[in-house]
Parts: sequence; structure tokens; C-alpha cells
Amino acid sequence: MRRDIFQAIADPTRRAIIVLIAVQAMTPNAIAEHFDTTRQAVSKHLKVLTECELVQPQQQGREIYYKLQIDKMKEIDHWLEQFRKIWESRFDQLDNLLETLKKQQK
Amino acid sequence: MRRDIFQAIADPTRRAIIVLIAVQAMTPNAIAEHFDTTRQAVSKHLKVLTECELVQPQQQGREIYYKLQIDKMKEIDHWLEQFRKIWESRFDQLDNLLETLKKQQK
DNA sequence: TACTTGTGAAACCAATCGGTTGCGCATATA
DNA sequence: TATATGCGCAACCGATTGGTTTCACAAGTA
Repeated sequence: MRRDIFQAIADPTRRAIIVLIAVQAMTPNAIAEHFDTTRQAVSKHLKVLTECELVQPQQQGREIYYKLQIDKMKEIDHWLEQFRKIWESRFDQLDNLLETLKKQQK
Repeated sequence: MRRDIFQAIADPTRRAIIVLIAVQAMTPNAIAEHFDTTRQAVSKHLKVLTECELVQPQQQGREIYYKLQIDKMKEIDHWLEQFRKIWESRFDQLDNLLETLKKQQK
């Protein structure tokens, strides 16, 4: 199933999971201990994250370690790039200057 | 109403609206012309974007211009910062190297 | 072999989402 | 004043979401 990465990071629990496994790969059970939900709920979140390739499962015996695919996070960064151009531009700085002048006039 | 910016950018139409008004402030009618939906649907999206302060309305006669608050986008950038640290780190590069070696062994 | 452990999948549920239509209300304009 | 325009809000609707409980199954362990 094709998934949207932005929809994947919309959920706060999912974002917390991402932060958690960014440090090191973890099993669903280990992850669930950090939250006030069932393992199954975490499993569902991991499914979403896997479907959009933000996370990759690695079977090890009967345990499955989920590892963050940090490269995929760059997709968000890439989308932000167009706005970074704006907020770093002089036009934006001019805009802020005009706003400040406007407020001073009041 | 308090809103989550990540939930706000989860919707593709909403992201398109953000890109659209990044160039210049626009009215709901003008925005709606760019999409295959009603003005009311766009109005709802703008409400969500306004509630999380990604967008600001500016009344002008009977028209309302919606302007992107580019500064708010930095919040996403800020969340990404922790991952940027990882993907720019040598540990990550070492990780990739190990992965490559592993594949070559097969 | 019997039991325990780690896991995903299915069925269900209330809440939320993104869309529509219909409405009311200002603000131009004739 | 009457009419047209731009807009937000409310009510409604089907689809999706995030959670739960129950179950099945493979992998270790007694």
C-alpha cells in the first residue's frame, strides 16, 4: 500500500516512535512500554510507518526490530526547501522590516 | 482551538494551498479556482491552517486575503533538526558503509 | 511434546476528516 | 433601495483513523 509520509508523521504517537527508534532499532513490545497503549496499537503505527518506508523491520529470531530509515526523513526536508528559500530571502526580510515600521507608526 | 501543525500539513490539498499562497496572499475564491473543490471546502482548509497559525487572514473590503506565516514553517524544520544531526553524523555514514559491505558479501 | 513468548491480522467501535449543500450576513454596486 | 458578490457557519454524509479485544501462528524453552 502506498502511503503519504506527511500523513504518517501527522500522528503524535507515531512521531514519538520515530524519535524513539532513531536512537536504536526496537521491537514492538519494547516500544509499547514507552506509551500508554497496547502492543497491537503500536504494531498498527509501525505498519503505517513501514508502508511509507520510514521504518524497516528486521527479523531476529522471533523478535522483529524496527529501524528508522533516516534517509526517508529527507523527503520532508526537501519539501521544506522551497520555504527555506523564502524565509532566507531578502524579500522576506524586507517584509518583516515593513511590518515593524507599520507597528511603530501606530 | 489549538491545532497541530503536523496534522495540518498531512492533507495534500492543504499543502498545495500553502505552496500557492507562499508566493502571494490570496482570497478563498481565488484559491478554490486552483482546485477541483468548492470554495467552502477551501474555506475549511483555511480554517485549519489559521487555527494552527500557519496562515493569517487579512480583511480587505468584502474580500479576505490569506497570507502564509512562513515563520511557522520553521517549527517543522526545528523538529527535523534532530534527524538532520543523525544523517549528517559520521555514525550514519559508517552505518551506510557497513550496509554496502554487507551487500557486497552476498 | 507441551508451554511460553513475540508478533501480525481481523473484527469491531467511537471519533474525526474532508467533502457537500443550504443558509445568513456583510460589503460593494446598480 | 434592490441586487450581486465574497465569505463563514451549520448540518449532514461516507470514508478513514486510532484504539481495543480476540485470535492464529511461528519461534524459543521446559
